[in-house]
Amino acid sequence: MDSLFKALADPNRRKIIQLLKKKDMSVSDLLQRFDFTQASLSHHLDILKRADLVVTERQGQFIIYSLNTSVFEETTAAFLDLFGKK
Amino acid sequence: MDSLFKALADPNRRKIIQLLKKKDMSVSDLLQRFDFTQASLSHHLDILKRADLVVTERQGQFIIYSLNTSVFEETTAAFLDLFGKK
DNA sequence: TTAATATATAGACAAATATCTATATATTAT
DNA sequence: ATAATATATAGATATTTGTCTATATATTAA
Repeated sequence: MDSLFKALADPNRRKIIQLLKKKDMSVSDLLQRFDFTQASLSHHLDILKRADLVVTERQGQFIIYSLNTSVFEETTAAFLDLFGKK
Repeated sequence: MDSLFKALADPNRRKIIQLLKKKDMSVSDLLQRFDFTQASLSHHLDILKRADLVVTERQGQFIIYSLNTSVFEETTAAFLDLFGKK
């Protein structure tokens, strides 16, 4: 749970989530939307992955990142636990 | 928006939110539930306040912290923007 | 097999963060 | 007015974090 909230704490990682919401993307696709280096992007993706927010699938030379939809309920639950009624 | 997610990134601050969900509490009330110093608690409360997650009201010598319910819709909106449909 | 491309990892470093002790300020009690 | 209590602020420090450069690994192309 801690890794989830920490993952969301960085604006660049939230932007990655927003982008992946629109469509699955490779690292190099994502990289074009950011100003930092490929190594930094890789680091952010690693944090999102450890938080179980994204999953990866290799397609040839590319690695495609997509949102882990199954964790969305969990995340929503964590959020509602914090902010929900009662 | 950034201050909101950063505020939620720390487990102690999330615990403060959980406690305030049950009832409004003074700083010294809250302090009993934590291991760190009063200065550290004050710092966490300041971050929650800057994120507009809590509000304060003086009652004599005490300062009572409570959740800023009006920001809950905003927070939920931010969250759904990140995780919601479409 | 060698070169090129895609991604990850290692190590360094500066900035941000969480914590502490000490002190200041505000309120209440004597 | 003085002492006691509640909370905030200042300054120091260690840890964490975001970024970088350089390099390693994996895949495809020639």
